[in-house]
Amino acid sequence: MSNNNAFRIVYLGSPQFAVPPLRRLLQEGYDVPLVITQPDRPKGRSRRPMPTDVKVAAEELGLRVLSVANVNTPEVLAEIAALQPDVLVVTAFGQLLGDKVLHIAPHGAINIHASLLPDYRGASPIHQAVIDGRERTGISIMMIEKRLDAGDVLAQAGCDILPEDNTGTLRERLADIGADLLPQVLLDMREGRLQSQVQDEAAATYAGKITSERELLDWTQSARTLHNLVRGLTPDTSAYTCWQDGDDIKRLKIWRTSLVDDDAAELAPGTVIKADKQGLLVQTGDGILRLLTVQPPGKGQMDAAAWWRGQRDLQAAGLCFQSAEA
RNA sequence: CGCGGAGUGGAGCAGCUGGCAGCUCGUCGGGCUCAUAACCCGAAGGCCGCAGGUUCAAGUCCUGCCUCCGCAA
Repeated sequence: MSNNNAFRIVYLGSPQFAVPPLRRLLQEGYDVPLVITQPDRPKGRSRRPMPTDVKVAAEELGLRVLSVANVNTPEVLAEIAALQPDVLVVTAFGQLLGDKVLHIAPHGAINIHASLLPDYRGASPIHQAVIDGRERTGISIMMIEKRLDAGDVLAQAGCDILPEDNTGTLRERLADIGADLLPQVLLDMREGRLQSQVQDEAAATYAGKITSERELLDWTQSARTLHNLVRGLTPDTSAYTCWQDGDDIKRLKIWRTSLVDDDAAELAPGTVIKADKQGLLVQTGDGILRLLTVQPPGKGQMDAAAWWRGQRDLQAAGLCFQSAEA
């Protein structure tokens, strides 16, 4: 590694996903005079403002951190420009960069994106890949341009999505892959032999933000579809279902499920067929879904079978989860 | 001080108007079985989150504290 410390990088990122690449930059000896992240936001039950993961990590590493609500303001632009960075590295930052920011450094700005572009441009590529039941995804590093995630691709690395993966486990691996991919791109950039590839616009797909209404399980869908949705939402939020209990509606979060071979039953979708050692069997529109880990309001996560044990009134009366909010 | 729920044997729960601490599982021992996650018999295991208060008597009522969690963002 020659004079990496002569190459100056301003790093922009916010959540945990952006931490491994930042650490890698420092390990490689790059000069990171400034880290920019989202402002502390009210978080958790106390509603106390909490710093982003990147802010915590950067401060630990002794880096200068700037928390801003908008990078495109003249003040922040001036701040960045004064450092004369060679390039901006952006990872899950959470703000769109305007033209001025994009051209502030001679090498522009590059982004680590968690999909094999042009697949899954947008806000939630990891979630969407799992929800769609994909078996493979990856990391792309590309130039940032005005259009979202549409810049020329500089490097890619694939990654299998395992059956037991959820968004959390997959994201951890992808973050490391992103960190591994970054040094070579920067090296090529410095030595002027960067290869870039234009994205195939016709093949582009998009992964929008996950909205809370998508978290409600629709039992008329197939067991496989529901299973993938549960995996895709965990652990950031979780899928949930409801049932009518007298006058009020009870909620139940669903954290972990598995597919069942047997699909003989022909009950109404959402019906709890029975409980076994491993969990609760629920009829879906196509096939049976086994609930493994659930969480009632005010309680912690627990085995579905354990939860069911405590619901003696429901056991007696039978239970059918609702597919829609009443 | 955003709203709200909860802390009871290893797990999940019940315990209403205060009066011997229960249920479904699990665990251990024994039995039945070719066999079993099935069935039968038996056993162990609880300072009922912590500290005060009211009472002849508190898991249960009152006060304070600690811890965990749901909603919301």
